Amino acid sequence: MHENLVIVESPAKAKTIEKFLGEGFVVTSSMGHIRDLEKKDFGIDLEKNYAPKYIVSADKKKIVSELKKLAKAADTVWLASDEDREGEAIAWHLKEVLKLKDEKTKRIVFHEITKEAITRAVENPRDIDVNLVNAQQARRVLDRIVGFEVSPVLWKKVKPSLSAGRVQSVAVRLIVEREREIRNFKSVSSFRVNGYFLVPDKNGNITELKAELPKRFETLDKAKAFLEKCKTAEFTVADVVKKPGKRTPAMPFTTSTLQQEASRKLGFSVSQTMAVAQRLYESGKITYMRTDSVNLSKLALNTSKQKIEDLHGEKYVKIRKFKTKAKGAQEAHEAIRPTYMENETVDGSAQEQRLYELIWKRTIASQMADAILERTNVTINVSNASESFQATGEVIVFDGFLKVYIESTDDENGGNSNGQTIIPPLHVNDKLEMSSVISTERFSQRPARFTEASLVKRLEELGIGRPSTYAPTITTVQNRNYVVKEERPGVERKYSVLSLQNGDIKEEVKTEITGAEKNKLFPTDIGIVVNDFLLANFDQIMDYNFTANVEKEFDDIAEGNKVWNEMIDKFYQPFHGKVEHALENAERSKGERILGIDPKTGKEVSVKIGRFGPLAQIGEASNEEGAEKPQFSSLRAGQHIETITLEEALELFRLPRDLGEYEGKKVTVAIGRFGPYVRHDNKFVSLGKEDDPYSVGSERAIELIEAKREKDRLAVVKVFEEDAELRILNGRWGAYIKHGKKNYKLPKEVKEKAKDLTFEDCMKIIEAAPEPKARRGKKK
DNA sequence: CAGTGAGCGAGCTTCCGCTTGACTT
Repeated sequence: MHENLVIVESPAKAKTIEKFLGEGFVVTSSMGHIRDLEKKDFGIDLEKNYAPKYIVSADKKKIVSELKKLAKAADTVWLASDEDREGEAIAWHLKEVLKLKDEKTKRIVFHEITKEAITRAVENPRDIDVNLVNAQQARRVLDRIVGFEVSPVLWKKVKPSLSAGRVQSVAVRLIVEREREIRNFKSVSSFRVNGYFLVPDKNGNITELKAELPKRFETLDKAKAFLEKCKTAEFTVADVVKKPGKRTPAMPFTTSTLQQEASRKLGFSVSQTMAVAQRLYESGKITYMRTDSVNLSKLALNTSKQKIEDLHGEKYVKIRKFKTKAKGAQEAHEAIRPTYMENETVDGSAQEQRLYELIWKRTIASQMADAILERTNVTINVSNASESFQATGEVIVFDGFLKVYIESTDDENGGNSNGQTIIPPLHVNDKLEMSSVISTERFSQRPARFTEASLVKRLEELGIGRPSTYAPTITTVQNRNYVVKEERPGVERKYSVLSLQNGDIKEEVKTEITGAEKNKLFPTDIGIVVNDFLLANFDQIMDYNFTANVEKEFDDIAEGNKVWNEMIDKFYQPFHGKVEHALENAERSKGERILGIDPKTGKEVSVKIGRFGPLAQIGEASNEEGAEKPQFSSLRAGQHIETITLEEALELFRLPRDLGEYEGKKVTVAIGRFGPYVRHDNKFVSLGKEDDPYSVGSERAIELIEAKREKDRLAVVKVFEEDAELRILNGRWGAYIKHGKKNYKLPKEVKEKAKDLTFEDCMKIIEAAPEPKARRGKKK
């Protein structure tokens, strides 16, 4: 018996709110949406003005029936889902599915979970905003139309099981285009010049002052000419300018900024960050982690102020209100912050502690004073040259928020140095003693590849995707194999260094590694082919502004200035025409590239996507009787359709190499998934590190075959007369059973005594073995 | 694990946004 039932979206929230509301209120959760468009069909009735066909999803049946029971027993049902488009729709679906009567239903909203905010919400109920619900329906229907009409085009024209969508396809486009920018980037080198001068500091000790020439020389000769001048030059301080500066703390965390900082500072993947944050949220340590709001509750501001005063004193406090810049932010929640600002640390796993600490510091810092700096610029003239050196120093006069938190950047040169550079006391007209002048060749930087987190950042800037979908989107494009997160080695690059010291100019050539990547996103061949196909046929949905444009229309619907199915119709008519057009006219897209002519056969060499991935091919398939079939070879790891050269492709066809016969059976060498191997009598032997598959001889091959045989012989622990397929072998982790092609683990107790196992024992173990794990993604 | 690349056809794949578990290793 309860008078009031409150339904929120998340169970953790329900628990907290129940405490605030007290007697007479039961608080429960819907676990997000309870209904969605029918999935096995299109789910939209095109004949009936795009009427959505909603069904309660299988995993929500139980929740819905429980909610029905609770709603029946209550006098008033309070629909307290989030205050945004999706939340409004959840409230509406609940009202429909639970068949709630108007007079017993109230809609309330709050964006902070504090007693005050909730009491105020209960005192100010309203009705469901039908316009906002319709805006959500338009969003939902549009996404279904795009996804379920374009994906099947890909199945027909590119490869089965592929997918396209308003969000994921644009995410892939960003990666593909960045990769092409990088590929087309021409690095230009120039010569940077640093001068080092000996100067007494304020205690009279000699220190080295580093200064840089703002101008860079285009060539080695020009740099050398400048150094020549420096040999005899006099160096004079021409100007000393001191300027005050300040730094301001970053805004509190949203989902996207949390993902970026956790990636840079803790090395977390985007989904890892969300999983850890979820645990902190569920245990009541932080506020909700899927948010685009930078707002902090009054309570949070007050407790932060108290904490800063306790730790660092009053002058470190500066209460600030932040405004969201992100496009299309819906601000249904607070920023991500600790629930209790007084807790600097929490219990939990190491990851939870580190993420919590990051959140705590960022939140506290956002309410702290600016850092006050003093920047010093010194200009040093060169008597016989028009160029002058600049030395810059930065001293922190008051640290302010820097005491607790420094935001990191994506800058690859690892900027973000907070080290102070102190300039010794200098005066205009001071003569400086030069200790050295060094000119280093530097190269212009290509654009940076995306990390998971920097891709999220870009998507957010474009207003594409929502806090709840950033991590799943990043996972989807990788699961579809459009994008891979990889490590790739860099290449060596030579650069020149000129140094003037003790009146001598030395010239050196040094090498550095450049372009090495770790945990960066690369497009795959299939990702590139799909992207180009979609751009050619569906430019509208691939437009970076498509989401922003439709969002404007959704806003119009939400304000009651547009009718949702009319908006959808305007989109659908031309869009569906493009789908039909593509189905009829677009050629099958295999990303084929012709590399040139094979000098041996005179036939064309090409690369394309085949049934099993990218391949190289010599000659063309022909329907003519008795025509020669083309030769095929899979591309190797690290080779790509867009970048492979004719020479590299031809190299692939040098394998498998025939090495003649051994014991009446053919010996061949090839490269497989696990590297180069020798094949003989259907057995495979890996080549050693020192062996080259292109030149290895038959003698060495036979040696390897024999060595493998010997090893296999030693590995056999026991064979059985009853079944030739059954053997006990010794593997990397000790004895195990091999039956046909399957392997079975031995229980620990018998591992040592595997020799004593009988045929019956083995069969028992095989029968008792658990079924191999089901493949992911298939349900029941 | 170590290949495959014909062609046909049945039956399947697919979106974005709200939410948590229920599963292994």
